[in-house]
Order: sequence, then C-alpha cells, then structure tokens
Amino acid sequence: MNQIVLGILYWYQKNLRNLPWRSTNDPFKIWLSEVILQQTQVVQGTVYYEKFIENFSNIKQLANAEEEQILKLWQGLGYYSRARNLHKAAQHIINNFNGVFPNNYKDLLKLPGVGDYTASAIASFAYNLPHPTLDGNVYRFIARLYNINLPIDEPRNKSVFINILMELMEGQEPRQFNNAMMEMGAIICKPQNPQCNICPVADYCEALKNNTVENLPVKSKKVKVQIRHLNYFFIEYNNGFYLEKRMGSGIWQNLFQLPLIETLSEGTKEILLSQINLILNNKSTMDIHFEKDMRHILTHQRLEVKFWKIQLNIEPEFTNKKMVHTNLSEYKNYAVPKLIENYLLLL
DNA sequence: AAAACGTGGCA
DNA sequence: TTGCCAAGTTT
Repeated sequence: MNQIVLGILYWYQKNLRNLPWRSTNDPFKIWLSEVILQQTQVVQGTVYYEKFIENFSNIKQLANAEEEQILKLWQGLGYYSRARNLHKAAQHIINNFNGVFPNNYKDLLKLPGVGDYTASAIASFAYNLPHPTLDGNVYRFIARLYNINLPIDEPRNKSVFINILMELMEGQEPRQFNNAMMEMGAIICKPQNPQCNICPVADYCEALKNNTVENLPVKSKKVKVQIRHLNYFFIEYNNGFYLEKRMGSGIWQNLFQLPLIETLSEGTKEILLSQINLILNNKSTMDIHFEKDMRHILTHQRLEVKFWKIQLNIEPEFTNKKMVHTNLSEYKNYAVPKLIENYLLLL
C-alpha cells in the first residue's frame, strides 16, 4: 500500500477527535453537520448541531417547520442562506424524493445548499461511496504534501487536487480515507504553526523538503472591503419598539432588524431628519436622539453603525409594511443579526 | 469567473 | 489595528 496513505490512516486511527456526527451513518445528521460546518469551525458549529438535532429528529419535521423558526435556531452562526437552503432541501426531499434521503452523489447535488464538497461528504460518510472531500483542510494538506503552488481559489485548478485524491483513495474505505485527510489538515497541517515535527508523513512532504510550508497553499484573490454607513432607529411606542424584516437579496435576508436608513457617509441628525420619511409617514413633530455607535466587521463589508432613538405618542405609520411591534422580552422570538442582538442586549 | 455571503479567533 | 482563516455554495 502507498506509504503516505498508510501513514495517514494509521495516524487517524490513533488521533481522531470524537465528534458527534462521526458516531453515526444517518445521512440526515451527516448532512446537517456538513452544512453547519461550511466555512465554520468545529468549536463554533457544535452547539448549533446539538440544537438542531434536539429540535428536528427527521427530514419531515424540518420540512414542516417555519423558516422563521429555522433562522432563529441559526441566529449567530452567519451565512444564513445555509439555513434557508436547509429548509428548502428538506422540502425538496419530501416532494421530489418521496421523503427518502438521496443515496448517491448526483441526487445529493440537487439539494439546495449542497455543492461538490457536501455531496461528497454525505456520499462517503453516510454511504461509503468513493467521492473525495476536497475542503479547505484537504486543499492545504495536498498543496503542501506535493508542493503545489497553483492557487486553490481558482476553480480551474480543482481537478488537479481531485485527481490526486482519487488516486490516493483507490482501494481504501472512502469514509475512513476522507475523514483522515480532513483531520490531518485540521490537526497537523494547520494554516498557522503546522505540526510538522509530529506529522506522520513529514518524510514524504515536498513542501517541508523545499521549505515552502509557510507559503502554501497559494491564494490569488484578495477581498475588497466595502464601507457602509447604517443608521438604526429604536422607535419607542406603547411600551415597545419595532422590527422590520429584511427582504430581497443581500446580507441577512429574511432576518429582522431595527428600521434602517443607510447613508452614503456618516449619518448626521440633519441628514436623517430629512430622510426619515423613508421609514415614517408621521407629519407630527418628532426628534431623534443619538444613542450609540458600533463597528461591525464582515468578510466583505465594514459597517459603521449608529443607533438612534425616537419616542412617539401616537401610533406611527410606516412606509414599509413588513414591520412588527415588539418589546424587550418578546423580540427574542425573532431571528436578528448579531449586530442588532448586541445592541438590544445593552438595553 | 468573480463576487457576495457572517461570525469569531488568533497573530 | 489589520489580515487571515474556518468541514463552501450560489449567482
């Protein structure tokens, strides 16, 4: 047997982490864990996995749930399209697959939110089918092991890595092989401070030989961060305040937030008073009070946020119809972005 | 193909 | 502070 594969599999047997979704072959649980762990670290995702398993024990329950309940459970985890697609995929299985979880790569790929990686993960972990799981860990591990300096964020280079994995996986148990490759990337061949001194395949590592470990893998794209100025309004009326549902596309779709006015530069009282009709139709005199500012950092955006307060004695007329009246205890039923939660928790 | 999509941790 | 990264997918 290939000495590299032998070393990795032996190491995995001795060093694997005991993760909740590793002790099952249930495709429903595998799928749930894989979606939760997309672009998300194990420490962050685990509690969400437990929450979802507690609330939904099968596909049907998930399909029949309200999207708002699913988003609420997902609150704080980010990339909320995953939660919306989780719901859609469950309904897809009920409607198009007769309620039976798809058991092959091609059908798995039809599920919303399931791409190459996740389809391969479910196919191999649930059904032991030979599809390599090429995630960030495996990209890094392979790039170093074979000293490959092709940018891993360019789709056209993907086949180079897939082909290597297919060859290595030949004759192995796909479930075991994929788990071992990802675990190596996560535990030994880490982005920073890789543990080359205890790596079971250090003798075969081309990057270690060429002293390029720290330079691999190569990424070609760099993210450009857009700065946005958001002004949120805590509109007090009748012992409560208002939340609006974010519609359309873009960030935080279908989550709730305080009524918002976005400005091109930092919002001032004068600017906001002149634009308040974007939210309210009230003709009566009103005033706005600055409360707090916050900065919220996302991958592609830096949000400069100001929170303002408006007190009303007569019921407001909103321009936006998707508005709900709530209060400081009841609002916790709504899924809100972390930013909004952070502010409301201060009150 | 490139850009958008969240949040938290670490150096 | 800034930049990078995490069990990627969608448009």
